[in-house]
Amino acid sequence: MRQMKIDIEDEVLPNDMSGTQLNDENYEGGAGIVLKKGPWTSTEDDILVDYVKKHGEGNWNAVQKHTGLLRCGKSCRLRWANHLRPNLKKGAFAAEEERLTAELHAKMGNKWARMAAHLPGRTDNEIKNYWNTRIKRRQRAGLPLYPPEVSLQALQESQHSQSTGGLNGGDKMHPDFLQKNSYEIHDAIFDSLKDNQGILPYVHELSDISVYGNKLKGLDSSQYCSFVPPTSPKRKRLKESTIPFIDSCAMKKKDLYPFDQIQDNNSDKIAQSFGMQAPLDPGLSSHSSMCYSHSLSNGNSSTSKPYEAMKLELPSLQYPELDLGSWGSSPPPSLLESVDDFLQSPTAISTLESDCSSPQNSGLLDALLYQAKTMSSSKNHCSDKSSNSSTATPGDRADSSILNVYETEWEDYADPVSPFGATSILNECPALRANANSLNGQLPVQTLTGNLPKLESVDQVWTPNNENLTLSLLNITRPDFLLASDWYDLGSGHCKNQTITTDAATAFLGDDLATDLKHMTAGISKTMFENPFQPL
DNA sequence: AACGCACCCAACCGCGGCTTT
DNA sequence: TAAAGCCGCGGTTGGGTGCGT
Repeated sequence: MRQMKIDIEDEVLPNDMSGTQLNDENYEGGAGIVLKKGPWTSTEDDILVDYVKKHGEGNWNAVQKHTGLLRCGKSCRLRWANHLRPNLKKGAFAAEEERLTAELHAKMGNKWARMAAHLPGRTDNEIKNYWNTRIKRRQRAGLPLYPPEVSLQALQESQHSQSTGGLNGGDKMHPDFLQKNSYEIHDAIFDSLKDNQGILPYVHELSDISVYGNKLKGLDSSQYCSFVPPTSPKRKRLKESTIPFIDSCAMKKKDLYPFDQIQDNNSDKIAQSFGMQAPLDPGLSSHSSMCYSHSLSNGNSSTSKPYEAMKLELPSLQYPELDLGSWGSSPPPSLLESVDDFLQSPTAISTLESDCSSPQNSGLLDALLYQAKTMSSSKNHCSDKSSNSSTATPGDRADSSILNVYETEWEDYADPVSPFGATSILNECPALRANANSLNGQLPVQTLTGNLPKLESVDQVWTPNNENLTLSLLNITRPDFLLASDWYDLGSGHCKNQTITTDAATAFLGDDLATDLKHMTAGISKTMFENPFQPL
């Protein structure tokens, strides 16, 4: 009540009034002054500006002491930085600022302060607010999070990093290169993944696997740097990477349904992370998150109902700006749904459940370990899901979902306006176009109607003679890309980073489990990449 | 006009890192 | 070396506003 009274009175003390001179009503207990919260008044602003003019920025806690301003130092700093600081831009973001923001976010992730350094006159808070609203807006509109040019740039840089990564073996890279080179897209991806740990527990701390692997093996820095966060050389905010959603044992109240909070922003980002730049269906990523919410919160497999519910929540009038991502009339299933299906498999469920009670909730490696352990004890699941999709029955959920992925992706490629549509990419990137000649004229545009592409075309595409670039073009747009592509050499058919995973895993898990892990990841990769259009 | 809803954004909160004592 | 204080960052919240019904 006293706080409210202060707010209402909106009294600001004279500049020279020290805290000890305040009326007793402004004290809380013996020593603590009741500091004001809420909106700043112009008088308070004047006092703060005056103080900063005299004393400069910093030492914010002294503001209250010197001016009697009933604001904590934090609040003063925030007010100054976000509103009172000179040369601040106000108003809507210009087109160039929007573009730059998207580009920076693609590179940095949610590093608002760093982004603000590249946007003169804009504050981190402003950028953050802008981005969050932008995410929601674009998600509602069914637009990709990043503009096509940013997506393309990310793709090209990723391609470049993949193609050159192996050539830098052992070379020490300049820190600037670690910060600014093309590998940053990986960081963005992994930032997003970390952001989405609640959605995909299995990708949790993916970067750490690489880091561990490199530390253990002394691998070349190119591999290492591809996963090094560009912002902080050391681990920051451990909680972000050590509290996956599944850690329900340590759940806070609001974590009971973590996806409710993150579905808007992060599900789209996870799709972005997987290369799904263009949306499949407005709100579909949210649907995916909802699926996770259902499947992971109660352990039941229920994908259809949330999907329907979400569709109902998003009437067609919410698709106003389909200038970039016009999609087929029948929305294909989400990639995440496929993953969801996989996670909802008995194996995955048991994994999740066991993970919940496990003291090891440290990330993908653990998840894979549990997965491997479970799979090793139930080979049927393993073979069904990872290496034997050709024998799957139509009723097999996992395989049908994988098939859905293929359909989805071909629609993606066939979509002339999709940022990752084959046409747009090939038109904009001559190198890719040259490598994708075998694709020309064979794009299964038929899939826009929801049908499968012709298998003979697919066979041609996926012959062993195809270049990695073409395959990479495809695999980067795959949901499993992050889970598998970096471990699987598409040209040779081997796990190119097998030594990383195997050795790192061996070091951590022991030979048996590491072998299971290797087989599992290889199996998934092999199936995905060698039989991408395997008929059911 | 009233109501509900969604959006926007300023401000707060909690945490971790750095510096000082 | 440890503790305390300060600062900055990122996530979240809540109030104001506009729009549609």
